[in-house]
Amino acid sequence: MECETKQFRQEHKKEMRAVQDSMDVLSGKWKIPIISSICFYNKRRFSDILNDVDGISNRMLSKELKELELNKLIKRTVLDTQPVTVQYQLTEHGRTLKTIIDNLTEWGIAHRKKIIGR
Amino acid sequence: MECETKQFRQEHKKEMRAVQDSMDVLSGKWKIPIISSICFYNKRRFSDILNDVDGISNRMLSKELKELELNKLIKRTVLDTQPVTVQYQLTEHGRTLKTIIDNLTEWGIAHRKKIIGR
DNA sequence: CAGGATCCTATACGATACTG
DNA sequence: CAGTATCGTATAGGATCCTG
Repeated sequence: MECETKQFRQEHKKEMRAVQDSMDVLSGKWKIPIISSICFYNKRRFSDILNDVDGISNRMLSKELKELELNKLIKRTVLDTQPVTVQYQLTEHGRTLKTIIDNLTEWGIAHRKKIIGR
Repeated sequence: MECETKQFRQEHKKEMRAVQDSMDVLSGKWKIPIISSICFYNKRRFSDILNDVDGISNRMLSKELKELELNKLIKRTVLDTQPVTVQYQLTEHGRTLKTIIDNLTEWGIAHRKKIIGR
C-alpha cells in the first residue's frame, strides 16, 4: 500500500505536528470561550469577559489572556480612564480562527445529537 | 448595539456550548493523533497505533480508544488470530471529523509561521 | 497481542485575599 | 478596574509490571 512508504509517513508526521500546534493554542477549558466572547463583541473589557465566560476566575482569565496575547491572537489596550480599564480585541491572525470555531460549533451540535440525542 | 440583546446572548451561549462539546471530545494530548493514525491507514491495530503515535503509552492508548469508542468515533473489531489482534477503524461519524482536522492542520501551519517563523 | 493494575508526578484549575 | 500572590485540589498523563 502506497501510504506505507516513508514519504507518506513523513507527510503524516508533519500533519500531526500541525494539528497539535493548533490544539496547544486552543485546548484547555477557557481559551475558546474567551476568544469567542471577544470575537462576538468585537471589543471587550476584562470585567466584561469575566462576566461572559461562565465560571472563570480572574486568575485564570488573566493567565489565559496573557497566553493568547503571546500567541498574537489578541491585542491588549489600556484605556485612559479612571480607574484604568483594559480592552481586548482579536488581531487579524486571531480572526483567522473563525472558520475553525464555526466548524467546531457545527460539529459539536451534530455530535451532541449523535451521542445524547438532543 | 444589537448584539447586546438577550436573544443574541442566548445564541452565543449555545454556540459556546457546542464548541466546548467538540473540544471535550478532541482535546488532550492524544485523541487527534490517534484519530489521525486510524484515518490515515483506514484500518489499524492496537500495536500499530502504539507505534504511529509518538510517545504514547499502552495505558493511555487503551484509555483513549475506549473514550473514542464511547463517543462513537471508532469501531473496535477483535480479529480471530492467534494471539488475538484488535482492529480499529473510524465510524461514519468519526469520518466527519476530517474537515476539522484539515482546518486545524492548515491553521497550525500558518500559526507556526506566524509565531516561530518557520 | 491487547490491555489492566498500581503507583507516581506535573500541571490545570479553583478559592480567596490583596494592591496600584 | 485589572490584575497578582498564595494556597489547595483534581485530573491528565507517565513508568512499570502483570495476565489471558
